[in-house]
Amino acid sequence: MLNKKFYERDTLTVAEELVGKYLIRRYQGQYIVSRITEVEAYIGAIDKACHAYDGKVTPRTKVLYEQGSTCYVYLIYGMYYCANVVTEEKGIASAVLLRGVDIVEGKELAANLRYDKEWIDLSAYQKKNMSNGPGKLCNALAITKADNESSFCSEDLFIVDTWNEHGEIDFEIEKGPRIGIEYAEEATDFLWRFCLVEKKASKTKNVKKYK
DNA sequence: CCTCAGATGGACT
DNA sequence: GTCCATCTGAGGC
Repeated sequence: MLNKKFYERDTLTVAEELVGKYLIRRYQGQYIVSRITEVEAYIGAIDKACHAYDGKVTPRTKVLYEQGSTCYVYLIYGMYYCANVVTEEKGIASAVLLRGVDIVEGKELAANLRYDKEWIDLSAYQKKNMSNGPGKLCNALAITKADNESSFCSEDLFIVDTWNEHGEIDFEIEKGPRIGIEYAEEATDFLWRFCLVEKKASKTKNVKKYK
């Protein structure tokens, strides 16, 4: 699993490198394996969108100052949780928000957690929208406030480089502005959102044009 | 495909 | 009292 050293680095580097890695959750003895597809970086020192901007310390934000690999979970809009991996060394407020994953293994359990239904019964729409959002992935992986201040280097929640069942996957990383932070003035335009984009197989292969 | 209203509660001023 | 690092279902096209 990725260790503390991985997370105790520059936040933008950690954010970008997390894309394509595998987030693993153990829940009641079963595993849910997911591939990270979308993240955003938040850096307190220079980022008005960060909950701990400019050294702000409150009961909620104090976890952002913890050592890299610490888990920061908060409630948003009164209904959903958002999960972050704290980065940099203790004392520096910064984190990476997990915005999207693809469930690779443990789909039955994830479907139950998210929809209270069997995977087999889900519509295509529900399968597609299983965990492609920060609130959605927390539901699908059973991440709650109880995980706040825990660690991403634990047996119940951790991230690995590769997953055996998956071969090498060709992808690119797309950078863009972060979502839902219109209030953050100049930070609104920072390109701190990183998305996994599958590389398309060569299109020309089977496409022939006849005159 | 799209847009939009409404749900809902904790953190902070 | 105000503001959210969101999601869903309904209705339009």
